[in-house]
Amino acid sequence: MKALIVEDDQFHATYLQDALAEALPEVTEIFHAADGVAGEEDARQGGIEAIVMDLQMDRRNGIEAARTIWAERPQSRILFWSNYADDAYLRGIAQIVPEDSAYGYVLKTASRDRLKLALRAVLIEGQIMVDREIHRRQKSGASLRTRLDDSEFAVLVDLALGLQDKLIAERQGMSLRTVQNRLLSLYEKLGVLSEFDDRLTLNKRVRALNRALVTRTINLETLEAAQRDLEAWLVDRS
Amino acid sequence: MKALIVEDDQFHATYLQDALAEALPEVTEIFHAADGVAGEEDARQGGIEAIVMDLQMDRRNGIEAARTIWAERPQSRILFWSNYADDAYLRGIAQIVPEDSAYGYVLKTASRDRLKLALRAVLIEGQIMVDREIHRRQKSGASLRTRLDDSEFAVLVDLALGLQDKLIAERQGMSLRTVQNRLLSLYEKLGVLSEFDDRLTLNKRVRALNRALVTRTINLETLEAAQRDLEAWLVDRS
DNA sequence: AGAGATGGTGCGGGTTCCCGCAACGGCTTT
DNA sequence: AAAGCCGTTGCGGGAACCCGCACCATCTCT
Repeated sequence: MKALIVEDDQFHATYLQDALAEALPEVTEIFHAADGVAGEEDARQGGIEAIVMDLQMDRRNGIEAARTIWAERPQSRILFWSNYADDAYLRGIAQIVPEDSAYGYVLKTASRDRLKLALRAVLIEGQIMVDREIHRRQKSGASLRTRLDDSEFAVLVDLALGLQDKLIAERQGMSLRTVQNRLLSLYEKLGVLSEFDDRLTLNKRVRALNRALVTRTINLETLEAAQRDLEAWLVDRS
Repeated sequence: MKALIVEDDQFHATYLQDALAEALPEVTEIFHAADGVAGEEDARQGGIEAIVMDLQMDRRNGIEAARTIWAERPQSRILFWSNYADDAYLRGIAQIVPEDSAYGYVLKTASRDRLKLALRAVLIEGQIMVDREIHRRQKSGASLRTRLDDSEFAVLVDLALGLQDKLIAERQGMSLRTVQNRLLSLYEKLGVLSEFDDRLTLNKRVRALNRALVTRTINLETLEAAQRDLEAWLVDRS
């Protein structure tokens, strides 16, 4: 069995390689790619089904690399391994994971044992495994009421790109007023007003983006990916 | 001589510790703190003047920790060691470094030799040393025309917080119209229009924040720090 | 079947934003 | 000293935004 590690930090890569060798004796060969592009290449060439993928990388981030890999071979098993428990990553992954594919999400701060467990569960057993730390953040009490649903999130992303209401309406297939209703609830859920409110009024759009970033609802990768989406959409529309 | 390492990633910390021991035989004792708060504490207690500081940390980031450390003992020598060459970090550091203090900025991707060189130059010789990679980004041709000056940057940060023109004017001691002029040049320099322009019009404020993030002119730490500044300012104003 | 809840839509108006135009002071250049 | 350049400021108006109010369709509960 062949495994692939996609990780741009040398220290983390060697640590991971060790853990992988320990946990999975059935692995005969370990490849290593230092960025997303190289990772896609290796996965394509090597006929690899077991992958451990870092999320933050320079040339192409883990989510995008995973998307193309899964597009080519949906049966690939991918364990994501990241420093952050950003909600943005969870959403990104949820959007691209194919039906019935095995994947997992482990934090780099997890213990070696937990990492090894996840490696076995996902890469060998084909299970789905998400670090409890992350799952907790996603569903926990307070955020249940304030968690964005999918259409709100889509509007948020468009807002973050700087699109105006009319454009968002067109992209999302909503009326102008509906977009504005979504924005209303976004402002509500992101806490755009609650902090200051009485003391000062602010620009809600910018504040919404600010809050979404600070609360890790979206991140830089989200923005960059959305930008590319937008450009493709613009070409289509013409 | 005592040295302090402030770094939350265990692998990087041990690597750094080794390099430090090799490069600086005059160091008799190496302390290690895993976040900014602990780092401040250690620096205060230990009477330490030589510090290597990571920038991205959970509890308190490197720039804020450095600010309080320098506030207490301006003669401290601090080498910043970071994954990123964000302009935002450079600005943050430039704002807090005391007159005549020694500091340096090295990327984690730098070779071990370059790291050791920087350790000696900054911590022992008291020089100022900035990784060429970073310096290049800061001054290089294209960005020279588009680099923000200090007042533009200040307005950008206020914009990013979601403040309205009037508030920014008050905070910056400008007239409303002047703030708007700054915004004009911000839009220009950040390339708010240049990309699409003809094809679609966008919300310039949000787009400005988006561009500033994508170009690494500001980052999450900037936003969080600015938020605290704003809160303090609001209390003062009353 | 009727009542209520939920979510989408149109209308209208108050506010903020964006920015062209013009005037004014301080600076350098000749 | 005159001319010219640059940053700051006020004015005004068109566009976008925010959002209360009202209406309608669908869905659910009794």
